[in-house]
Parts: sequence; structure tokens; C-alpha cells
Amino acid sequence: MNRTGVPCCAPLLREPLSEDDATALAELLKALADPVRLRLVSLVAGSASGELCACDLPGALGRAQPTVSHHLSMLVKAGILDREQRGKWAWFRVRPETLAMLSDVLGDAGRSRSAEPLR
Amino acid sequence: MNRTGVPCCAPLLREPLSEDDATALAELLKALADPVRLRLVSLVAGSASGELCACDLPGALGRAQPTVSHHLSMLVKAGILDREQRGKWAWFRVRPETLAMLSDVLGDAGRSRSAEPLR
DNA sequence: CGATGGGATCGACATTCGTCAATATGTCAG
DNA sequence: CTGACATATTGACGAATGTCGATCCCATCG
Repeated sequence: MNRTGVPCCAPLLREPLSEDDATALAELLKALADPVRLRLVSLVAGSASGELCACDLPGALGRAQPTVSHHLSMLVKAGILDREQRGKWAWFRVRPETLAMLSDVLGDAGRSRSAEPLR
Repeated sequence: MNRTGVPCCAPLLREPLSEDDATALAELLKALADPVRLRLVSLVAGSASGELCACDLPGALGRAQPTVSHHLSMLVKAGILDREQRGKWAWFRVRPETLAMLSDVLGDAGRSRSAEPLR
């Protein structure tokens, strides 16, 4: 995992995926593999302005404020969300590269061996 | 989650992603969010014939046989791998639709709000 | 039939995770 | 500076997870 929290984009096939790459990818997937965090990303990504204030989220999710804060910082650390402090409030937006990279890695594996001649 | 283990393909945005959809998606992601299981998928997807015998996997992964068996059945239950029993041996191949669907869901969210006018 | 061996299941264990109440930190309004 | 409020951090607790040894199940081979 590099500085940005985005793993190095291993192709998930072609090579057996090194232990380090697997660990980095797993960490990123784990950051996303929770119902609350998925709804968090969905809410932020789907908002009209593309960003959301943390103040509305405990209500929208039915979770206590520390719980939401915990999930948010987890998503930021993984490079999935960006946090910006504006005065008293914290605003979040998705970092598109991270999810796009994930999509590429999985799309590759999903599409590869469908109708390919054996070597 | 339906019978095949594949969630209903919620778009991750547009709507806030219902609690049920979020739970289903999270379950699928959790099945993938482990280094050993990622290497498992990578090994199977990248194999020359597109399928792999379980007998080789404990050695390739450096994990005990019950551990590998546990991870394999987890991937099968999630709809990521298919198991076929051939005589004494169990063979596995990836189910491309599942990973492709995951890729679509994430690609959608990753690409949407990049250069869109604010409404 | 019994012996062999691949693979699943069970039981136990340490570790990680999701959650919230209590508290701390920080920022603005007066 | 003080009071009010938004967010982060801490501490605790139950639940889930990854791991492996021991064991069980079952298909094949003599």
C-alpha cells in the first residue's frame, strides 16, 4: 500500500498476486466491506453536490456519532473518501480513482477467462 | 441476497443504497476482503485452464488444509467460485458474473461525480 | 472387503471488528 | 473569555473472523 492508501493495482490474475499485493488489496476491500460504510459512500457519492457534511450522517444511518466518525476516518485512511474541514464542520467527498481502480482490478478478473483459447 | 449469492446490483449511488442492499453487498465484499482468498481467486482465475484442483492449494498458499477448505467454501457460498467434484478431487473456477457485477457497482460510483456540473 | 488419501467438519484459541457512553478537542458566537 | 456545538478519541464489551490439530466422510484402488 502506498502513501495514498491505494494499492499498486495488481491485475488479480496473469500473476498469482503477491502476498503483499493481496494484503494491500484486502485492506482496501475490508474498508468497503461493511453495510454502514457502503451506505456512507453511497450517500456521499449520490449527493447533489458530491459532498456531504458529517453532521447529517448519524441521523441518516441510525448510528451513534462516534460510530459514524470511526467509519468515516476508516474510509479516509483507505483513500476512499476525502475529508475537508470547513469551519466547524467536516465535509466528505469520494475519491474516484480509488473506486475506479478497484473496479478495474475486479473487472479484469471477471472478464478474462470467458471465451479465451487455452495457452 | 438472492439464491446465487449475488446481490441485486444496487448502483451504489443515485439512491442511498437500502440497508438490505448494503448488507448484501458488504457480505460479497467481505468474502473477497482477505489476502488468502484474494490469492485463491487470483490463482484460479490466472490458471492456464481456468480451473484449479484444491489439492495444490495448501502448498501454494502456505496454509493448512482446513484453512484453505474454509476459505474455498466461503468463496463458493458468496458466488465468487464454482466447485465441481471430479472423482476424488475438487476443482474450482471463477464465476465471472459475480466479479463483473462488483466491478460495475464500484465503477459506477468511481466514475460518476468526476466532472459534472453542480445542480 | 479393507486400506489409502483428498477434502469437509468440529472444537478451540487469539485477534480483530462494530458499537456506544463518556470524555476530550477544537471552532465559532457573544 | 465563556458557552454552545461539531467532531475525534478513549475504553469497554460482545460478536465475528482466521487459524490449525483432530477427526470424520467418501471415492477410489487393491
